[in-house]
Amino acid sequence: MGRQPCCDKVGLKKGPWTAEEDKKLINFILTNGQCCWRAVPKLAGLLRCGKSCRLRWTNYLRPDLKRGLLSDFEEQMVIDLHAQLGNRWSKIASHLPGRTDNEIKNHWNTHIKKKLKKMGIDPLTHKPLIPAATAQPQQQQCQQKEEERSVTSSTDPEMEKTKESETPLESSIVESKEEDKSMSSPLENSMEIMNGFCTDEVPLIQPHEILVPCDPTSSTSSSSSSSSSASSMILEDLQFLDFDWHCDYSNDLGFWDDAFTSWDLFIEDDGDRKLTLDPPLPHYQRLPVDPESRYSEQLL
DNA sequence: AAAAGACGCAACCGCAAAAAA
DNA sequence: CTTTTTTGCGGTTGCGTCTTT
Repeated sequence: MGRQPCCDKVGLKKGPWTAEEDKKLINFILTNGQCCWRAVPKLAGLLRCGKSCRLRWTNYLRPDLKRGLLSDFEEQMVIDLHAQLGNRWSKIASHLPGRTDNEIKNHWNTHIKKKLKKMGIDPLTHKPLIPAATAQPQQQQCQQKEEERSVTSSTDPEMEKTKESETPLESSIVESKEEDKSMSSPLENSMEIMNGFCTDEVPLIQPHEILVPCDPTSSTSSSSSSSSSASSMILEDLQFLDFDWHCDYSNDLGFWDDAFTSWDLFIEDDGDRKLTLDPPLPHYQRLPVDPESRYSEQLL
């Protein structure tokens, strides 16, 4: 017996979200918090399945999201974490405040992969690419398959498993399940990657030892570039002033505890418990957050 | 200036794990 | 313990935008 669909798909809307839908979803969650996603569309008056609502919220509407390109620091962290965790995008994302697994996955596939290849690093193993002339036939095949895969985007799950188990990352991936407390510094690792060493050869250092200069403007500088997307345009119209602010929100909305620390970066409380946004939500531009400190916090 | 191709990103799909009954 | 439901994840797709020819 097969699994039942997450919802009755008949009559449900698909595709890009409209401003109206976004509004309804935000309004609902701000009022009621994140409850059973299956029930959300019904209660919020949306013709979407719960899954779609959850995705929309977590990947786009969540207030604590950073928008815009990943900063160099974040990118380096992604590379590092990927070396340790593999394609565990959600795990990787959990170390990057305000970033979603989807965003990181996209960034990996569109930017970082190419970048690493250009640098002569295999994005899969994080080891130097073997020059074609000296490579063993089998290795050549592997490499070729990987290239084909990146072009066609088709994946054989079995092959993927086999391939993954061949990588030197396996041990570190297993270890990562124990949790990331013992994880070595991303910066340290990235330096090693640059030098052509695998990350599991890297000596561990403590999170508090991380000292990286970061440019606070870099993470937000290009956020306007995404404004051309339909979704961003949609959000231009959002009137957050419509949302009445409940005085006891902190008790009602459990999720709010986490989110609020970020919301307060771009939401002003003008005393009337109304939300004001500066700048308005569309591009989610936030005051710069020091990624370094938050990263360290998370590791601790 | 127009067409073709490449690129980037939001959203979808299916599977698996976790939780609930 | 088994079955059902819900949630989360990773891979993939579709389409709008940008770049190149």
